Amino acid sequence: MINTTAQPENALRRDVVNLLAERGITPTQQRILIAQELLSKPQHLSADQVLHRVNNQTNTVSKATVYNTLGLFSEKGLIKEVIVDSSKVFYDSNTAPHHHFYNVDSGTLHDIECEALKVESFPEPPDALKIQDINVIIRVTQKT
Amino acid sequence: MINTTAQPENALRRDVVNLLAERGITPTQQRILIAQELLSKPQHLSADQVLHRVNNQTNTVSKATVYNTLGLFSEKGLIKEVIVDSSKVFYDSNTAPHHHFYNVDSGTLHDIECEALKVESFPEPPDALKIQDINVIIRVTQKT
DNA sequence: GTCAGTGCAAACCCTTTGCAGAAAG
DNA sequence: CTTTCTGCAAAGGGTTTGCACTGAC
Repeated sequence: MINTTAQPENALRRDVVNLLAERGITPTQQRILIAQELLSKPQHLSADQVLHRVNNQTNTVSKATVYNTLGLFSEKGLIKEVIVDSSKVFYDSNTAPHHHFYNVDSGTLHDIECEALKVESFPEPPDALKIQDINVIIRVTQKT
Repeated sequence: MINTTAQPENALRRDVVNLLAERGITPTQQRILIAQELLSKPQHLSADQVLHRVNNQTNTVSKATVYNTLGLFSEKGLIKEVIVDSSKVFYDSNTAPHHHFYNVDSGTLHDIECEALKVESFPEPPDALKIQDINVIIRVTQKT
């Protein structure tokens, strides 16, 4: 994620370009637009939301490019896929280990900081497998 | 889930019919077949797997009916949806609270008993929402 | 006989892919 | 200039839907 505190637009763009370069990602116009939109603050967006936000500005980015770019960013560790809903993937600009509240009514995610929730102990993975990721999702609803 | 320990085929069927009736589900032939397949032991099956297993026997159940039935069972609390993969839903015959190892290479799930893993503490849900479910998924891969 | 459940095929939605044209270095 | 990226439109895979037929009670 990028520090955007009181930074002018062009500084943000420069930061994004550097960030992409650091990860070996060619900073094309479309990728820069998507990165600016998604990485400017902690948030959880679906591919479709990214598509619409990016295309609200003048420039236009195709659906395929949004999907390709999100896949690339996530592969390069710039963002994280969050799987909580069977019908779509969310992309999280916060790549630090943390967990989520998922509001099943509104379809929105809220971070739970890593320190706020501790997974106390867990068994060894079967068959000598390696742990890739530990993920806690607390599904919440409107109180009835 | 059903206790199937050394029970003859027809006893299993009777149990399934009772189980469905208890939850107010009309025990049709297709639903009984699906319930027998899925509830006979702790397991995690996708809709497609259920479809194929059920249709390996003589009787035939359509894809739509499998989806409708799994949705109904899950709504009635007979099974639980497990969302770990963005491309399909798994249905779990174990409805007791528990967690999962998800092998991302093979696409298979393994239960983690509730007592084996403790979520120590967590913050209050935002906006006075009610907790529906706490879900821990540990993604594992082949050791490189 | 009535109402709920089923089968089929088509629709749907999100995501991926193939390929020709455009942009990056 | 060469290679990589983009856009478009079409394909893909899982899931849902509409509607006539069948089965449950």
